[in-house]
Amino acid sequence: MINFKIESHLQKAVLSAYPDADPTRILIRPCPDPKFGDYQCNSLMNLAKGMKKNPRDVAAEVLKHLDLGGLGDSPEVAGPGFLNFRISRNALSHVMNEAFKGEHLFYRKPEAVKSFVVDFSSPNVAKTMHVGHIRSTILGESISRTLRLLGHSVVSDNHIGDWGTQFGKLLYGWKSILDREALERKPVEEMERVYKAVNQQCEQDETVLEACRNELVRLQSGDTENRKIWESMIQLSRGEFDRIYQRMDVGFDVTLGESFYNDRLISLVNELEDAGIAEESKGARMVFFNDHPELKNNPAMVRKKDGAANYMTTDLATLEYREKTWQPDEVIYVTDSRQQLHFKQLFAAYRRWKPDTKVKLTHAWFGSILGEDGKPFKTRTGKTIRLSLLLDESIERAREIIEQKNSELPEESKEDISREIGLGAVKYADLLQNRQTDYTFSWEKMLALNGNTAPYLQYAYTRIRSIFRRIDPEDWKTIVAQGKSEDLIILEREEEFQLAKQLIHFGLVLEKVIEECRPNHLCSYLYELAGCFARFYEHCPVLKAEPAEKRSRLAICDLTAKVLCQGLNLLGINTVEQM
RNA sequence: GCGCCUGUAGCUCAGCUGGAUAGAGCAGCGGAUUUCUAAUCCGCGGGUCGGGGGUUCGAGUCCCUCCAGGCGUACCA
Repeated sequence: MINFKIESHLQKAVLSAYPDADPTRILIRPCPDPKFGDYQCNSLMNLAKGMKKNPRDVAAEVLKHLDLGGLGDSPEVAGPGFLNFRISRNALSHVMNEAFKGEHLFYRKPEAVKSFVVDFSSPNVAKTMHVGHIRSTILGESISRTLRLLGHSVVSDNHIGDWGTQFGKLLYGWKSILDREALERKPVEEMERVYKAVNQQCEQDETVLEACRNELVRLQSGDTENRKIWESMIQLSRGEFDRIYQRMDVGFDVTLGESFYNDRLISLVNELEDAGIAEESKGARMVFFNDHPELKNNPAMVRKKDGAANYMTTDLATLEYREKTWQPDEVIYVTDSRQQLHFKQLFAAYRRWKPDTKVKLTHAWFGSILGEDGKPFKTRTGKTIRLSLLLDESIERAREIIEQKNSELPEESKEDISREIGLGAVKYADLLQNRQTDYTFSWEKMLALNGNTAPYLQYAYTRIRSIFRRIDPEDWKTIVAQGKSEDLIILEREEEFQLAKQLIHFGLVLEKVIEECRPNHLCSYLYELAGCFARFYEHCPVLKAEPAEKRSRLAICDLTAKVLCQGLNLLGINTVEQM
């Protein structure tokens, strides 16, 4: 909060000193070492370089025009031209008091509210969800939640794989080797078994492959029986997806699968051809990007030589539909890194097709999931870890620790707590990593319950709640009411000061998360916040403090709990009262 | 062949427009509990940021080159 204000004062000062300067390039950031101050500005050195002036002179000139309005003393010029700001404790406690009055929770609403479509998770019908779906699902959910909190509007869309050549094999298997009882019990597992079995048959027997193709053609041409089977495959799969989403607390505004766009595909290809965007090549219809250095050798196919459309066509139709229906400012796709080329092609083709579009297209890609041997998971033949079993295992491990640490809790609480701890651990382990690095899957890491993990953050929260259980709720009500009109928070100890400084950075971090679609920044922030709180907790007794100090510390605890809870919520992680 | 990505402590990873002495967790070792939950806190050791060159006040970060690995590269999605 204070940083935003300082930044804006500084930008004003730069503009009055140098009217031609670009103020958006004048930024401040927290100092890496507190001995320099609280915030630093490095931008004046770049500004000076552009003007071929001495950076320290430029800094001095800017300082002449700078008015911080009581946020801190005039900054020092250090080294080659850093500006070091030291904020006043008054300014800091003022922001804390504002927050305690309920005016904000250390973040600001954006100047312009935008609308987004976020495309994530996208599992395939007739396949179980496995660890490979974690990243897209959790990242997408977290990005959506963060956008919404900042006031943007979001349509989350689960673009499920409910159409394609795999249905030929599935239909063939459904009719020949389906085990009805197994289907009843575990529908998706049974469909997956059927698919694998048919796949094997196809490898050995050409006639089976041919029969599968026939089933596919019949489905595509609207055959009633195949259509009905296909529909039940979707229904059964979606039932199972929904159970997992419910468990993981993930939700979608719409679930429009690939098949939803079938009716648009043929006309779309014709349109592209008429516009001279797509052309015939080797029997297929292609979009060439001759003036595009990177895509020059990578044309996009919008129609196969057999006349069928493919996923490029569907994605174009999908994007068109999204723009027409929701008029988003930005569409964010959360998929794995291997689809980078596909999305570059898609975006380039779409822009050629719709030259007037203003929509921003973002591919928020993430690294592959690797096995413990460092090799990627194989979707067809290799073993995968089912998502539902991973969640079970994590909850089970959390349960064991609860039995060990806090066995006197009532049974029902134990169940709730182990669920939230277990799920939180899995989610956090994933979100903590920069999405762009490959993911080395390990049980140990995924399910770790100490160190930089969700349980650590949840634990910090329960310590705060434990303090509040020990005070009279009526007293607390009085303090809250008093806090509306009076400034109750006084920052005296170094630990209080550090904790407050961390709290006010919440908004800075949320904006960074949005800008880069990277919730790992939020994870790091919350871990540091919990660390600051732990130090505060060790050194600043709350309940035994003098009345004024006690009120202040209770208020600090309350704000910390709120930020922890809100931050964890953005990661899709719930807090618990005890653990 | 071309393109994209990765290479940072024993292991797993952070490192924000290029910024000040490269940071966490785990593992190891040593401390702290008559105290609001020790699922905690404090301390110690541990690095040629893959190699080399360049740009500049300043490079883990940008450019070039080499090495190693991964992924993609027209009829799977």
